[in-house]
Amino acid sequence: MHRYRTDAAWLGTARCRNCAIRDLVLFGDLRDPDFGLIQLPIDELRIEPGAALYHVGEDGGSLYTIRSGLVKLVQFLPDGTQRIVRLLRCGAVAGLEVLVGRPYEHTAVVLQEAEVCQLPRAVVERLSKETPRLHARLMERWYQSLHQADDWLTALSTGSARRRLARLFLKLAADCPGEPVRLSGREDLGAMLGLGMETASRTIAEFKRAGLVRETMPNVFVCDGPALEAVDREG
Amino acid sequence: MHRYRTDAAWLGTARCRNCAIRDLVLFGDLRDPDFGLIQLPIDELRIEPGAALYHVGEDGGSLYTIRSGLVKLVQFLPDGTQRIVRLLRCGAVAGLEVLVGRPYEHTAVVLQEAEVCQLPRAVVERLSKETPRLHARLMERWYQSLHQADDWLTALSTGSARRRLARLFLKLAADCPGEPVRLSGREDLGAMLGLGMETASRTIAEFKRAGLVRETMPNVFVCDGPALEAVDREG
DNA sequence: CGCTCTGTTGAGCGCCTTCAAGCTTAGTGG
DNA sequence: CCACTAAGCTTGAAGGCGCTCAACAGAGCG
Repeated sequence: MHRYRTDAAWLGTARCRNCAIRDLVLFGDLRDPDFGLIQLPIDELRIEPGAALYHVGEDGGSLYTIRSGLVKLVQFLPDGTQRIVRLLRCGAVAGLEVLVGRPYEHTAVVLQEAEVCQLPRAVVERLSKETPRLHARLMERWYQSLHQADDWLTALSTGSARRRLARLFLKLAADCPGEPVRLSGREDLGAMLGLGMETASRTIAEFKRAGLVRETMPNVFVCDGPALEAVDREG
Repeated sequence: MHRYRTDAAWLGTARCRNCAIRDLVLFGDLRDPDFGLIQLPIDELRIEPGAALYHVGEDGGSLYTIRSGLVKLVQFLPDGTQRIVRLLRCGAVAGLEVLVGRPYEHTAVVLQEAEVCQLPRAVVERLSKETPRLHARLMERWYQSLHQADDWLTALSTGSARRRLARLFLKLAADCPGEPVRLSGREDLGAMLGLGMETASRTIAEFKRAGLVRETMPNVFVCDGPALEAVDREG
């Protein structure tokens, strides 16, 4: 059973009123009086790749807003293998399940250095009771998670290795238009696509030979979008 | 592209105050004054197997509470093949996405004769604004959907055909303890497990030969729970 | 230099897919 | 009542794809 480190650097107490990405985050619709209801400090943390926000099964004290970086949500199978069920980027929320009194459903592991806001459960619950403005945002977050989960199943767990990989590249490229796609190792790649890591490696090698992607640095890829879409459509 | 019928029999206007499964449904926590806020009729429908509650991409006017029966949520791949992403039973809600202004994400098809309450979007939104009691229930429903989606991925889309099928039987058996498990054809079975229908058929045949399940009637199975759990654990 | 960790590549095998034929059952019309 | 049909299920055979085991290369680090 994997065990991830859980260290984090404290960046300060978040000042939500002046949040730089306020239109993206959970508290984006709050008005001035609402902020008075926040009576616990909201910590802002910087977390290194490899560290975990939380572990599956722990009793959830907080949810987390991802301000930057990349986080994977992992589930473990009885035999110890792991499956990545979702990726979280800027604006996403991890640990929504604590709002319905459940322990964490996944282990949340940082893949690319991340800044997160740690929102104590009590704060969100209090706000949720007092101001309806938060509800719409919360539902939006539930929806996004659910949508991504369904999408993950049909797009990344269906069809041949070639197609799954092509679809993954297209998805990641769409998330950060104009930027190269950054992955985090062949092992994780396999865990996302439901493939062995050797198969993931081989398929990437094949894509590189075919010119569908170029690995400019280790785990950094420039993609040929149209060509990848063709792979998704091929016989 | 599959096309499902969408006929339904009108059973009457739901009387939520006296709902027989009130502790299960979305409106379970409402108090007497809340019901005054429901100003549109809530239809109660009976729907035959094969008919659809709604189709993917349609603009959602309503969500649906399943009162009885079984409903599958289906997504279609570009090549026309379909993937079942979730099953809904008594107490579950279909079409939550309309609450965040999205068109339906799936096609919802009845597998076993179902009774459903059709909740106009406006009703739920109105109630959601006025009474916080609905919020907890709504979040609970979002959570259940998300939990099932994640579970579906790790349990039913990972590992060999034998293990997937064993896990499916265990899941369905857990949903209706004491009752035999009812499936709805080998084609759907494949679509749930991410397998071809021939493989689904073969694997079921193998299970029957091994005594893991007994098909007492077409598509009705009595399961040997412990033996199926052993399959899930085997090398 | 040796160690570890990650990624690559090879070889063999087993499972699943695909194509195809035959079977059962139910429905239809003679 | 029985042919005929159609749909769903089963089963066979062949082939390919991905898994597994394994060896090896390169990078980073002590």
